[in-house]
Amino acid sequence: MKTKELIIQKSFILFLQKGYKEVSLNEILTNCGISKGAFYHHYKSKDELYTEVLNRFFFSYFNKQDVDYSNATLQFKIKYFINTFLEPYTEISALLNHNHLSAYFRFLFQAVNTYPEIRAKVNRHFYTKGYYLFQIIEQAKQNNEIRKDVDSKVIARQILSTIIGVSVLEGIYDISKVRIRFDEIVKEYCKLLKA
Amino acid sequence: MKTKELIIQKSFILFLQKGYKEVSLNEILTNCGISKGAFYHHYKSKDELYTEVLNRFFFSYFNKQDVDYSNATLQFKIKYFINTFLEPYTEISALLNHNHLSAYFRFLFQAVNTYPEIRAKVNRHFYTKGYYLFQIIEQAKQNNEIRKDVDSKVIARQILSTIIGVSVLEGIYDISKVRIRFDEIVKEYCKLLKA
DNA sequence: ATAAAAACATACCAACTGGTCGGTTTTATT
DNA sequence: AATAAAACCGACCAGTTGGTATGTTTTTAT
Repeated sequence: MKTKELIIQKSFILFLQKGYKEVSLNEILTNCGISKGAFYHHYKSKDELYTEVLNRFFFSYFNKQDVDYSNATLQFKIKYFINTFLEPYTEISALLNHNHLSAYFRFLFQAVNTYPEIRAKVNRHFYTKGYYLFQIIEQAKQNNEIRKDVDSKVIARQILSTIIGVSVLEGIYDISKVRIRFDEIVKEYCKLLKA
Repeated sequence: MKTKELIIQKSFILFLQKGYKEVSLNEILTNCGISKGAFYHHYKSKDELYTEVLNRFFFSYFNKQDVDYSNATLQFKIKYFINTFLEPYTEISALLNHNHLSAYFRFLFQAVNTYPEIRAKVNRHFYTKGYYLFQIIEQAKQNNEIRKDVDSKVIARQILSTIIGVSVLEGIYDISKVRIRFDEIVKEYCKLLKA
């Protein structure tokens, strides 16, 4: 692997494990088996590396497009939606060899807190996700799949909140529970929504 | 204010704003207007201070007992439950002069990530909260307030997840939206649950 | 083969880190 | 007033921090 790529990969793991300030340059160097000269040949500063790591990994998970499953059931669509949410979780827990997600959340909130643009991006991302959910609920209404006396916007927002909530609530301790909880809740929630 | 109390108060704000490692001892000292000698007279180390801060503030929000409102409606009980959740949010956003909660979440996940006991405590806390919700849902079932063909455990878990999810989803950007979203969702959700 | 550039190594730097220590001032007790 | 203890000060410490400067090796292009 090219040195620059090696640095960004290894440092991503370190930043995930310990947070930006807690990871020293020397730690990155020994982890990559390179010298300071090599590092500063590729990156201007530790800070530049950090922003590159964020741009590369942080948003890679955010760019996955939602697929159009117009003729599937609502339950199926929601489950598929959740799957795109779960992907990064499994990737990251494999990377860290953890069975929880709290390191990932720390990383995420550290980034959000450090750069206002990232906070804005995260916000926009969730807004888009919410809008997608709104659409599939409106569709389900039109198909007489679910009752019509509910506010699609609010329902969409609750589903999104639930997904994030479960991720935090269960993910903080045991990632294997996340999917189980999702399945239970989606099943029960669709029962409530049924026409 | 006594010096020891001053230190813990000021450093709490600093840790919230920037995270443990990002706050230097000198920063704490100048913020308190004291000398190094004074600091080390009261605390053995920066680390000891940090754990004291966590014990004092982090869990103060977690110790609020849920009240027994046996003869109130489910919607009222949930709203009251949410209120106890919101209290720390308003306190902290006032303390930081922020209209968002991402600093608080960073602080929380940093703590969870640093000390395994804290992760366990947080987990236990949420479990207790979930059990309380389970109970009020069972009550509502017995009062014929809500339909009986739903799994109380799952519903309880969804409500808790939703609350956490909304806190993250809206709180990350605009804390004033949190309460509004809660009200919308609770109203709609209770409609779905109605017998 | 040669020149140019990219990649890398290492000694070094000032600034800062958390922490120590001997001494001084303030407070409380008798 | 005398004494002891608590509170506080600030110079100092060794180690670490991110970053630089200079030189060497390797790769690439001609």
